Amino acid sequence: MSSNGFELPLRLLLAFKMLIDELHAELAREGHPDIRPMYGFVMQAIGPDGTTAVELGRTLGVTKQAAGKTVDNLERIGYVERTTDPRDSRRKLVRLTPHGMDALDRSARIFDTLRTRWAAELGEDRLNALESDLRRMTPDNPWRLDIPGWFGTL
Amino acid sequence: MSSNGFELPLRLLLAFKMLIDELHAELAREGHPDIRPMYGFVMQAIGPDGTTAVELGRTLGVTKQAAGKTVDNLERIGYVERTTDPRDSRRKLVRLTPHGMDALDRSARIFDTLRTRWAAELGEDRLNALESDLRRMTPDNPWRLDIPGWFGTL
DNA sequence: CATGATAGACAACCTGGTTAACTATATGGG
DNA sequence: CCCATATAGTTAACCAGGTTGTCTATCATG
Repeated sequence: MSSNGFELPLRLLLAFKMLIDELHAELAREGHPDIRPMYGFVMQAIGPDGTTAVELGRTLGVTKQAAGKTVDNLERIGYVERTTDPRDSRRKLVRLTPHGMDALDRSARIFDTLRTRWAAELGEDRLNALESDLRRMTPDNPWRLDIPGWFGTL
Repeated sequence: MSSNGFELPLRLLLAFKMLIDELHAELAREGHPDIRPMYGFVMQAIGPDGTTAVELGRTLGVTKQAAGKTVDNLERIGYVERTTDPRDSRRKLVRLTPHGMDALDRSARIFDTLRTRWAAELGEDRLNALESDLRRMTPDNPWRLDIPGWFGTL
């Protein structure tokens, strides 16, 4: 039956893509039509306290230049702002704007809703098992393992 | 516990990334160091009978230009070759070279091995359940639903 | 046979990544 | 105190893969 090893990665990717697509469709409906898939990850990585381009690059596993460019784009569309650090004038703090905060909050809520939909379809037990299995097969700290770096170079 | 909806997409992506990374590490070891993640999908989509750039684009859900560029790259590193169709001199048949065939064969074998490793870790039953659940949540024909198109624009 | 559809190529641009080189600011040791 | 080194950020040039738009060549058909 499902002994074809090619199916597993494909289904994992498809499932991810579906969730992301649904997220963005809903975000667009809720007033965030310009959000791109990367941005959610980046804003999550910036966090409520802000960060700097270099630090952000380290967190995401990309170069500071790449992080800087992404911050440029986020700044251009009003999701983050840069302020100079008074205690170290080399640094520039990158922080989410209220608009960015709003997008992040909505993303979290939408993801919860999507998970609920999956639970309704598969049953809470099966979904818990699925998450548990994936957790077992993937690294512990999902965050800082160059996800976006990998996105791009795909 | 895991009621955080953000974890599901992240784990799906991480799991996919891990499989792909392991695939490429092994492919590199077996004489295919230049393969990029996209190429596997593209070669799979080309198939043993070959195709054309336009058709490939349709299959993958990207423009014919994008498909053409990717074929250029695959041609440059010797995985595919272009021959003109004698029956329609507008068309150029894209076919896998023996080198490309070899890469595709090895990919299939490696994916099977990786799946076996997952089965050893999770148990065959749990893995079957996982695949079944993913199958249930994703489109039927996984193939022609703009996977790569989505890759790039991420 | 002229017209419209199709295959492919080319150019310009976008995003997200890379290296490399540069400036400006901190910081710590002689 | 000052100089050397490390760090933050910017800019530039490039790559891969995607997009639109335009153009040519060929096919197929009324």
